[in-house]
Amino acid sequence: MARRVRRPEARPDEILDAALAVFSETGFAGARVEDIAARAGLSKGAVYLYFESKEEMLKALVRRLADRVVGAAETLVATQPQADAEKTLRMLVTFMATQLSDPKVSAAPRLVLAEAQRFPEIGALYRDAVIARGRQLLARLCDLGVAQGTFRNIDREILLRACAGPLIAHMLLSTVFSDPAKPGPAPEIVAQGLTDIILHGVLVQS
Amino acid sequence: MARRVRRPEARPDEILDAALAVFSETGFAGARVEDIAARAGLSKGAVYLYFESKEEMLKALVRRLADRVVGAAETLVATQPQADAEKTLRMLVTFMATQLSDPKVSAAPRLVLAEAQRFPEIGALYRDAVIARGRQLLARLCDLGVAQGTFRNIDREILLRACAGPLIAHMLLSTVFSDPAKPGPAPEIVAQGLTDIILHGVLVQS
Amino acid sequence: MARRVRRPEARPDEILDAALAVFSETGFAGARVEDIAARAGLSKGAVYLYFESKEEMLKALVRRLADRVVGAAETLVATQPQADAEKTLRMLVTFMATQLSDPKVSAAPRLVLAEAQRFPEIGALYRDAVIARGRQLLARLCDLGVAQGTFRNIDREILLRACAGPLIAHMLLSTVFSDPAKPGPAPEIVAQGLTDIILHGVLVQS
Amino acid sequence: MARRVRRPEARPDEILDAALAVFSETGFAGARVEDIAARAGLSKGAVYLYFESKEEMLKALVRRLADRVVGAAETLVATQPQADAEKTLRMLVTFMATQLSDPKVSAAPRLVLAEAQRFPEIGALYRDAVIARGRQLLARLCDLGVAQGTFRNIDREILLRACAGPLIAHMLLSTVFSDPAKPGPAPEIVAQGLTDIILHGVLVQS
DNA sequence: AATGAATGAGCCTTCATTCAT
DNA sequence: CATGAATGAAGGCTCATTCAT
Repeated sequence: MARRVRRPEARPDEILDAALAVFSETGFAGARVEDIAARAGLSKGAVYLYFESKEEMLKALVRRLADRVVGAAETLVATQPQADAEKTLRMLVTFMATQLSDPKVSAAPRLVLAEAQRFPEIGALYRDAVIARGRQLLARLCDLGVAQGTFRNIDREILLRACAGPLIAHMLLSTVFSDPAKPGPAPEIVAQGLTDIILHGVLVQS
Repeated sequence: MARRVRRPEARPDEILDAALAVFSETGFAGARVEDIAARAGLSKGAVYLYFESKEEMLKALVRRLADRVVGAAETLVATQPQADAEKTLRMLVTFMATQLSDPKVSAAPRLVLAEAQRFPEIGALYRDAVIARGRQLLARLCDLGVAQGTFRNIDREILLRACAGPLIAHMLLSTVFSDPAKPGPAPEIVAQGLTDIILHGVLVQS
Repeated sequence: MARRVRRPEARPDEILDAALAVFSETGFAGARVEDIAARAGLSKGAVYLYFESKEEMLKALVRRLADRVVGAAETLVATQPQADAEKTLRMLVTFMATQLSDPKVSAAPRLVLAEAQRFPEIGALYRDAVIARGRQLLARLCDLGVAQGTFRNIDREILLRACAGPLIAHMLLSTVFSDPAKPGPAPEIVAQGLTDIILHGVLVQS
Repeated sequence: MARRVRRPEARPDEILDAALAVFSETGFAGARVEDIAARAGLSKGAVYLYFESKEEMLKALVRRLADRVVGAAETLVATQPQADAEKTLRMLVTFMATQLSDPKVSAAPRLVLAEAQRFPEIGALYRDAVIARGRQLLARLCDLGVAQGTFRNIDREILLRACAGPLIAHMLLSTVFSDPAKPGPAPEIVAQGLTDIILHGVLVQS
């Protein structure tokens, strides 16, 4: 309808949306620029007016992605009214588990997981722009919990693994390793169970 | 000229070793069969005497991998003399964390992570041959712990995420997302801290 | 540098011309797409903008050929002013003998002869698009001759063999089985002699 | 049973039999030495103990073939008791039509037709060893007929085309251009009709 | 800004031929 | 004689990128 309106400013983003979709389906190497262009409603050549190369698109994609998920998590924590570390952690994990259960949201992190090996630059970018911030977020949360006397003072590297790991595992089990025959548990159930373990452990409280 | 030696029995395994190395470096799509052949000490054509195609090599690689890590873990658990669920879980996580800290060992699972999207068959294979067995292993361990009165009766899907996730996270942080400037914590420290959290949680025991 | 000229409409035909030339020289299997492209003044890759594969080019070639020779023969017969079966047959055979004496014209049918075994689709195509029409043409001519009382009512399958066969034999003897030392008889002589035999037989009229 | 007996003298012929079969199915270029070897009951390498190359096998095949069909035709004519040119020609054409209707017999000439373009040596060989003899045979027959006053004195080049052509056409129509749905006329019918035309022409005798 | 024809490098795969046994 | 593992050259096809329009 209103498609006749030119909005070249939006083009790069449209292309990146298309790229993410295509990369997710076929991987970076298997993705054809022509397919990305087609999905973005452009010709193959036009893509090169906005991006130098296919690899540059991947990097731009990762750069753009950086703000999204962690940004949302940071906002969530920051806007938490009462500063209760336990509640906040529970909320954070639940939020992330729910988000990552959505294949559309998880497409970007999955892409990073898949391509970081091959493109160290991607790995470094993600490490600095996403992982470092996640580590910070958890560190502050931990500080708070410790100050409140509810959290043990856990090594931040380990805390990061303990909190992010189950979420990654859930994401992978929900997508690439999912069995179409038996769908996995609902995100809320997972989030609940996961926070229980992270907070209380698997042992019966003695 | 020292070529033309005949040791056909060992060839497939030699080729797969070379393939794993090359795939890990460049990814499946970026790997050249010629490089794999060279690394295995063969000519390009000879590879095709043992494998139908490059993709077939990838599948064979994943099949072979299946037995290795999980097999070792299963053996570890099975040969545990006294059946103490807590100790066994601690030992299992420690073993896995140590194993996955070795880039040579983790090369194969990382490859699977990278290629499972693009080759659903790989994902399915790994799910059935590795993940399902890991789930079984944990389920039995959980049964034991529950019977002994030390474990809470946790949903197995969640237990799987809670135990495997941190290990995956550790593997990723040690390799693709590692910062050459600051090396991560030693595997034993990680294993210790991780099991503490998995067993006791991050909360101060009330 | 004079490349990059655009005349896409003519391209498929140019490529097919080049393909016919190269196929004729080296056979289908021996022909390199790169050579065809070079002869058509294109790069290897450009050929694939117009044809899916080398085999597809061969099929397109045969399809295109279909209309040419038989079409000309049909036109010749159709535009024959007075409908005299004997004269028309004589003219038809003479026309075909002359045409098939030209290596450029005979290149296509020779290609079909050479490749029909290996590509049954080619054989079927030629049978339906060329041979069937030739059979029709002769059948109508025979009908006319019979109606005029000058032709015996001959089985059309046999008539086809009796008329087309000598032309094929002539084509083969003029090309693949030709002796460079002693060139064969001129097409007009052959056409004359051939029609004499087809019309009157080798026997002295009793 | 008696297969244990070694008969290396027979090997070349066995290989050529296998080669003819494989060449007929896939053409020379499409034939794999390994397939020929397998059909001959040998290993790939063993074939090279008997033939220098694949092309050499093709040439040997054509050389061997040369004697077969024409040899039989020559014998047929030579052993004809009463020297009646008309009867002999009729018998000759009938014999050839019947022979060439058998796909096994026609496999070799069809192979020559298909490959002569690509291998001029094959064309030359066939021309000298087969076609020349056929021309001779017909020439002598024609001489006889003329001497007996029954044959017109026809140019031998044209006679060759008039006699051999319909047989070739019949062979092609029976094999590569055959329609599986409607089988062609029986060889005897064809032979009869063909000789009628060759002898008497298509015209009603005036 | 956009197009899409064209390029050309690159790689998987096949297979005739060789050779150590 | 025979084997079959190994070689290596060759070619079809793809696709990121360029460029004339």
